Amino acid sequence: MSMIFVQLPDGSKKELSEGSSALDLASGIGRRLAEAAMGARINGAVAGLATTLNDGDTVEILTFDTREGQDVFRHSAAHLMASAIMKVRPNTKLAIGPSIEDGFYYDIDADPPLTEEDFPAIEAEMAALVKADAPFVRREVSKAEALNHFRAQGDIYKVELIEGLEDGAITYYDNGDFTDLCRGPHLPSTGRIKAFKLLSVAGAYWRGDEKRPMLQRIYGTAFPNKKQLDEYLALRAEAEKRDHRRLGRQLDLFSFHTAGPGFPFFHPKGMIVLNSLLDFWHEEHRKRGYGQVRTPIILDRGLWEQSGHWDHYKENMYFTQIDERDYAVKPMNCPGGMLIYKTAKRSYRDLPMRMAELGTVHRHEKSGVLHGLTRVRMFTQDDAHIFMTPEQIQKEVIGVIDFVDTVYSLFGLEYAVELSTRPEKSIGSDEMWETATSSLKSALEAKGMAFKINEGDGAFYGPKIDFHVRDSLKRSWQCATIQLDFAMPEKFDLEYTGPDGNAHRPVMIHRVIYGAIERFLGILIEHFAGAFPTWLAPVQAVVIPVASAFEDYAKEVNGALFARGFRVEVDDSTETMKYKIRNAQTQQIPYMLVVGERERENRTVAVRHRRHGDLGSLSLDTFVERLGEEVRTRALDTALAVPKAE
RNA sequence: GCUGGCGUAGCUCAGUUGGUAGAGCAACGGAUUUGUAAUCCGUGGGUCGGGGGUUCAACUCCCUUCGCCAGCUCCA
Repeated sequence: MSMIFVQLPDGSKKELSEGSSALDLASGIGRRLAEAAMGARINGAVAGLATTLNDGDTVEILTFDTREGQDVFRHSAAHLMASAIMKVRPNTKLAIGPSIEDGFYYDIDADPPLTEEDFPAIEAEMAALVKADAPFVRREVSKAEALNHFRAQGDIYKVELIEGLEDGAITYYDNGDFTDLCRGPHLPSTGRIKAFKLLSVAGAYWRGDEKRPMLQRIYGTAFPNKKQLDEYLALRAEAEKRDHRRLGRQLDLFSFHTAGPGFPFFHPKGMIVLNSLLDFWHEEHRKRGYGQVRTPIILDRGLWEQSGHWDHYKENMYFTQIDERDYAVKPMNCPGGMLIYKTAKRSYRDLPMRMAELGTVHRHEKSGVLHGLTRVRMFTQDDAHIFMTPEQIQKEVIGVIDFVDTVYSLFGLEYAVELSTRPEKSIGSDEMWETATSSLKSALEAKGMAFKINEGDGAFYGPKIDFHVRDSLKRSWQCATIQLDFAMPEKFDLEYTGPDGNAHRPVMIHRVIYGAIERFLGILIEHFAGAFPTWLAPVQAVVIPVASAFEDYAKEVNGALFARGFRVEVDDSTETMKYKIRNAQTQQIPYMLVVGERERENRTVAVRHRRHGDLGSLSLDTFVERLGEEVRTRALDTALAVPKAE
């Protein structure tokens, strides 16, 4: 008597009747069962089965609603694509083809290289394979057999992969006449991949190693039905529209010029946003007991040798020579902070000593990595160095974590946390690293914060906690970082006098909250799709007279708002009111104040909000008061009453 | 830096097999004086990223260089 269980997505198990082959389960029973158990139709595929099952096995039914289910689905789609590529280009060598968030890719070595022009042919072949509905069949092979097979095909990549595998643990998945080395699991058959699209092709190093050959990576995505695929594609198109590089031009915030690749130029409107961010930053630092310092951009070579940057960071630094003396342009602010610390004899009573610095740094990034404001060669870090006793570490780290959370919450930004440990190129002893790493870890645990460990990704002088925020195209960017450093105080021989009257070595934290203000601005532009909260908006309100006869009153309204410190403009161009409104909308100006006969009579303004539309008339005084409230509280939405949508 | 792609007016883009460039928006001028997302008419604007080559002739082909885009490697 066979006993096979199906584990449903809700965690419960259901026994299946005898005689169901795994394939049957997968292709038919699985979905039906799952639907019955959940009391609803599953909008998607059932995935993830092995082809041979033993008594007592549990079969997990994955739906497309789960990440695991999507992985199986997309991974099967990757096989489907590889199969189609082999039909279109029989002499292609295959490397690996995993699923990724929202899709999949396959790394291939095609000669001549595939281009997007080949996509239609490949997609047509894929469609034919979907129609054929060939099952994915798992089978185990010996290492020798696998090696022979792929050597015969001349696929050096698969051969290398197999060489790294243990004999006895090698499985193939057959699908029609296509066979691929794979751990699985897969969909029962190709017929389920109803909707797919190849998206792009780009280069990728074999095994992620820049010293190895570059392969072609074909990106694609797949969904259980066309509707979901179309929705996804529409979302992508929408995301592209909020690309900060595009909005930066449209909103006249910043520009780039060939005269300085990677060096951003901020326009007046961009500076308003930036300065508003910094006003907030200053307030918060004052509250949290930080002092502020400023240190030079270029400093003597000897200092960089002492700090270790000369040995560990030289390839990213700019240099200059003045009066036959070597200088480096600072890529980080810490050495300057060290020198300030050393200007006096410090006591334990002075600690923790928190010194913030809006430090402009230059880093010679490789040309291919530049990306709008999010990856530049000159940027300003909202840096701070906290000097403290070892006993103060936890409290200070927690303080910074809270700080980051407060700031990000204000913008409604979600973030992911990572703990990065000791890299290969590093300074300091094993114990230092051990203590520093566990201090950061325990602070995160004390905060009950979920985090991922990123082995070997720390700074050369210490481990760090990184906060990652995503851009509109789901690319993740590191913003805030908290780095614990025992090494730099050692190198600079920092000391403080303890209660015992003896000299002790302080520990330091390097931290940024926004990260780089340029990058943070880039992310905010995308996060808000250009519609900054009023406190950040370059223009907070525009007064629009319905006709030139009302320009006087419009100017009066403008003057009243200006006097209260608001950023306001009058649109007195000879265009129509509709045109001016449209203009203000495209510029994402929060408030449009329409004034005509009625408003002039009653000393009111007709308020239109960029998102909520017409909010009706308000007395000028009331509007000023509410706007003030909205700006003062740095609110995300309007402080005015918004009629409820039906 | 690597692989691939792309550089045409301020912006978004057309430009057929090589025969010295067009549109919409923007700008400017004029008319219009308008009640919640584009009023109408007109004008100016480009050594087609730079340099070199092939050709009677190059925006179109080739080389080179710079920049941009996607991804990889690297990073705030």
